[in-house]
Amino acid sequence: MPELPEVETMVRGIRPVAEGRVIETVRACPCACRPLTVSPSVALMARQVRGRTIVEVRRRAKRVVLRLDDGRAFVIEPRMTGLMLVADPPDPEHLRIEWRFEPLPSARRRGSSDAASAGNAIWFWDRRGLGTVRLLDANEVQELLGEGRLGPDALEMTVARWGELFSGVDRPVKVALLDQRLVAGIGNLYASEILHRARVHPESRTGRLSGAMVERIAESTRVILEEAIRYEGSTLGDGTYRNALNQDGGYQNAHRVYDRAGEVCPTCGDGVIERIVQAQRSTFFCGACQRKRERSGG
DNA sequence: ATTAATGTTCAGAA
DNA sequence: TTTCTGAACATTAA
Repeated sequence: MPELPEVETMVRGIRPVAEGRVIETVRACPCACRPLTVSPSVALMARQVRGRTIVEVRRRAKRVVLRLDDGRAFVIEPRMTGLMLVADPPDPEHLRIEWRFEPLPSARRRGSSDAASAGNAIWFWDRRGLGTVRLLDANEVQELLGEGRLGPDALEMTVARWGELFSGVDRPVKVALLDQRLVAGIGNLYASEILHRARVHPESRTGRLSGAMVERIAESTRVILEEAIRYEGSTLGDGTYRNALNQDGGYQNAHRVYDRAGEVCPTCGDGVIERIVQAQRSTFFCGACQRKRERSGG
C-alpha cells in the first residue's frame, strides 16, 4: 500500500514522461469496475485541461500532484491499491484514467505511430478503486495539501519539530506517527520499521519520550524513508504495489519487523518479533530492542 | 458459502 | 478539546 516511499517512486517514474507535456486529453478507461471517486467528472476535466501544460510533477505526503500552467492541479490519492504508471499495467481491467499528451516535436518527425505514441501517456490504475483523482484550483490545492490539513512532510521534519509535535499530544507513539495531521507520509508499515530502528516501544506515550528517543525517531524516519525510496518501495505478499514501470519494489526484503512476527529480531539476534494491535492496525516490534523505559547502565 | 482481514481517511462518539 | 472507534471501499485467504 503506497506510503511516502512508494508515492515518491511513482512520482519519479512518471515525471520524465509527464513534466513539461501538453495535455491532449483525459479519459476514463473502459473498465467495468465501480466508478472511482473523481471530481469533477472525467469529461469535464478533459474539457478544462486540454492544451494545458503540466509544469510540475511532485509528491505531497502520500499524494501525487500534477501542477498545471493555469494554477490548477490534479491531486491523486492512491490509497490502498492505486498506482501511477507509464506503461504496461498489472492488468487491463483495473486501469481507471488515462492522461494523453501531445507528441513531442522530435517524436512527430519519426513516422511510426507506435513509436510516436510510446511515452505519450500516463495512467492511474487501481484494483480496489478506493483511490481518488481530483482536479482542483489553486485555493483548493492549498486547502487540501496545506499544513492546515496535513502535517509537515515526514522528510522535512527536524528534531525540533518532532519535539514540538510529541509534546503537544499524549498518545501511543505508533498511533501518532500514523496521524497525517501531525506528520504526513508515514503509514502502517514504515511506522513499525521507524520505531524499531529508533529502539522506541510503539506503546510509549508521546508526552513521555526522552530527548534521546525523539532524536532517534527523527534520524530513523529520515534513514528508513530514504532507504525505502532507494529500493523503490515495498511490494508486499499481495503484490499490488508496483513502480511506474510495473516492476516490484525491493524494500520488502529489508524489512526488519513488518509482517515478521515470530522471527528472531535481525538487529539484536535475541528478541522475537511480536505483533500487537493498536487503533485496529497491526504493529510489529522487538520486545528486546524496544523497551518502554530506556535501558539503564550497561 | 460465509467471514475475517487488509489500509486509509473521515464522521461521529466518548 | 483531544483521543478513540467504526464505516466505507474491493478483493482475497481461510
